[in-house]
Amino acid sequence: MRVPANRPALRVQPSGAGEEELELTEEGGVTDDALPGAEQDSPTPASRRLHELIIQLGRYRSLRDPLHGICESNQLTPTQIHALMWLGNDGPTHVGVLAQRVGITKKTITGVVDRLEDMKLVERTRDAEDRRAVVAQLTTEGVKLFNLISRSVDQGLRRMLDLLPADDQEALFGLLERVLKRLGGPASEQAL
Amino acid sequence: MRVPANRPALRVQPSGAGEEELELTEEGGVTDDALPGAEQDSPTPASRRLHELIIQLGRYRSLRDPLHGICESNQLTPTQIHALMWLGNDGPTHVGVLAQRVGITKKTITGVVDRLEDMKLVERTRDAEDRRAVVAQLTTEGVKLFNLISRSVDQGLRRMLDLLPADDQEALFGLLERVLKRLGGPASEQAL
DNA sequence: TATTGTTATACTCTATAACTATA
DNA sequence: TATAGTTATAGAGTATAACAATA
Repeated sequence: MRVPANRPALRVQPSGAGEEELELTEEGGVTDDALPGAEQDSPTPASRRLHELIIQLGRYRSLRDPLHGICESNQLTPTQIHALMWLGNDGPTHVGVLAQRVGITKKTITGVVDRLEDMKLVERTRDAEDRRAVVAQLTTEGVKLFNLISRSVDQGLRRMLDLLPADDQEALFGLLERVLKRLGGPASEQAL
Repeated sequence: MRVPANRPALRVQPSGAGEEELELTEEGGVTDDALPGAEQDSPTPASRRLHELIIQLGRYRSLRDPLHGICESNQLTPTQIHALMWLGNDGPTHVGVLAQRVGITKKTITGVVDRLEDMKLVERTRDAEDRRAVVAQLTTEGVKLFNLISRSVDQGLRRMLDLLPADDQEALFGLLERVLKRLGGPASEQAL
């Protein structure tokens, strides 16, 4: 599937205004042999449609690059930016919690915070209440950088929003707010 | 800003049903000293609103973890999954193009493809028309794995869609389609 | 000369396992 | 004993710079 064998994808341009099909996983009966348990349910029309849209959007680097540019222009890795963002948004945070926010293990966060500390962007202190725990927080310089990054992110979002008419923007906000409400609601036992 | 100094963020639970403010970058006049050029424009109400919503959503790992789980259950790194997805969707691809899709440099893609080739998931061949170029494509085993991953992604999307009523789903699709149309349209010179 | 990939080097990210300190 | 972080180790990702082959 999707391996025409004689038509290598050579251009980087989103395949937009040219050929328009995009089969994705259909006719994908190939691996329908006894899967190991948990994934025998197949895609719904809606999930497949969203999947296709996301792939299409992924072809436009202009939608993903902003973050990349922020990393480069500040000489920081994505993980470091990620950690700084959470520290800026949440204030002083246990490093273990920070690890979960960033999506890495406790062992890994140690090295990340080490390097941010070397750069004088973050400070470590002991939590007085639980002396096992270490609290990380932004330094003054770290806060400055956080504000700079925040503004860059905001500009990237602005460029995206500019692609939508005002009523679509409102629709998007309402939609995201309803998702948030659902997540915070009854089903929140499964969330983290 | 956002560094209360006496209220470390200790819990990982989304701050949802508790305190609800979330100032973000406001009062952030701190770094308003002569920025180096390109970023003196400040956030619009809409971009700030989207920014806040995204941060809120980011607190729910249940929305981000699916990918993580896919990586672990297949013993692959995020970059490797990413490369496999594009190869599955686009078919045989110049490794340079693949690098751009994944968002890494040509030097880096070499190592990534090396490891995928070691795992027998990808094959390299020379492009007959341009003998400088190397074409990467999935092996039979690679295609199988691609289908498996695709299905996992689909399930993650399905769980997200389940948080939205049907009319919101339709609204989302329409909205994304309009973004795509805009990107493919007149403004596409800036896109990639 | 310009372009496509690769090689070599160095640093960061990441997970696993073993360890220390505190609860 | 259980929990919060760190240390040590090893493999993968990443960029930079130098290089090879082709156009």
